[in-house]
Amino acid sequence: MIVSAKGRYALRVMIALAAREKSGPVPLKELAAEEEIPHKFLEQIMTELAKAGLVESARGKNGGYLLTRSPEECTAADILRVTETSLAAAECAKDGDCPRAGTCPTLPMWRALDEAVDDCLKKYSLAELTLQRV
Amino acid sequence: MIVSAKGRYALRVMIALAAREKSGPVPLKELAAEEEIPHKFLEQIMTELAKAGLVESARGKNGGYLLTRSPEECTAADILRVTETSLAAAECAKDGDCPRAGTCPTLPMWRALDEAVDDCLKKYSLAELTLQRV
DNA sequence: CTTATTCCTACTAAATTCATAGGGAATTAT
DNA sequence: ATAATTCCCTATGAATTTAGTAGGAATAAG
Repeated sequence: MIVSAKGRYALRVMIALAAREKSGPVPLKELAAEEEIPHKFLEQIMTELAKAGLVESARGKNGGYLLTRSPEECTAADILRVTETSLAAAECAKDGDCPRAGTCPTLPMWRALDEAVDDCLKKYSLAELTLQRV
Repeated sequence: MIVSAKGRYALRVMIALAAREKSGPVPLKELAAEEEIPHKFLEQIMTELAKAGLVESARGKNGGYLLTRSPEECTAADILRVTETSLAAAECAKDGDCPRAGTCPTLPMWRALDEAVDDCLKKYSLAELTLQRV
C-alpha cells in the first residue's frame, strides 16, 4: 500500500508545470531532465494526464505541455486518481468486485479509508505544493 | 496503492479469532478453512502476527492461536502495520530515504497522508469489526 | 526541408506479491 | 512411550504488477 513511482513522478511534474505556469508549453524533454525522470516513462505518464484533461499538449516544434487549470484548482487527489490504479484501500471496496461483499465485516472500513485518503489529498492543490518548495 | 491480500487475510483471521474469543486456541487449519485462505500462506501470516505480539500460539494437540489483547484493544491499524510493508503513502516519507527529502515539496503531504490513514484505521477495533458481521 | 516535439504501440526487465513444498520441533491425549 | 496434532522454519516457484525501453509516425515552426 504505497503510492507508485508513477504517481510520485506525475505529482512532481505537475508541480514543475505549475511553477512555470505562464511561460508557454514546456517540452517533456525539459521536464524529464529537471525532475530526473526517464524520458520515455514520463511520456506515458503525460499521455495519461492529458487524456484525463489535467494537461494540454502542443505538438511540433516549440510544443510541450501546459496545465489546463489554475494551480489552485488542481489537487493531488485529481492527479493521483489518474495515475494510481486504485487510489486507496482495498480492491474489494469497488462495487461488485468481491463475492463476500454482502457480509464482509471490513467493507465499511475500506470505504471509510478511501474517503479519508481522498479528503486528505484534496487539501493539497498545486498552488499550495508549489509554495512549499524551498 | 492498495491493501494487499495478505493484509486483508490477516484482518479476517483476527476478526474470526475475536469472534471465538473464549473458546481456547483455534487451530490454523480451522481458520484457513473457514476463511478460505491457503493454509501455508496463512501460516506465514500468523507467524508475523505472533512475532508482533498480536496473537499467541499454543503448539501440540489442541493447540492453535489466541488473541493476546481484548478485541477492544486491537485495531485494524495495529494489524495492518504488521502485514503491510508500508502502511501508507510514499516510501519517501520514511526518514532519510530520499535524497530530495530536504527540498521535496510533496514530503509534508505524504506525512499528512500517513497520519490520515493511521487515524482512520485506529477507529476500527476488532470488537467493532466483529459487530459489523452479518 | 529540417528539426523539435508529441503520439502510438509494443516489448522487456525488475520487483513484489501470492502462494506452495517439505520436513523439523514441540506438545499433549491416550 | 507413542502417535497424533499442531506450530515452526527455510526455501522455492508462479503470477502479477510496476518500471522502464524502443522505434517510428504524426505534427508544427522556421
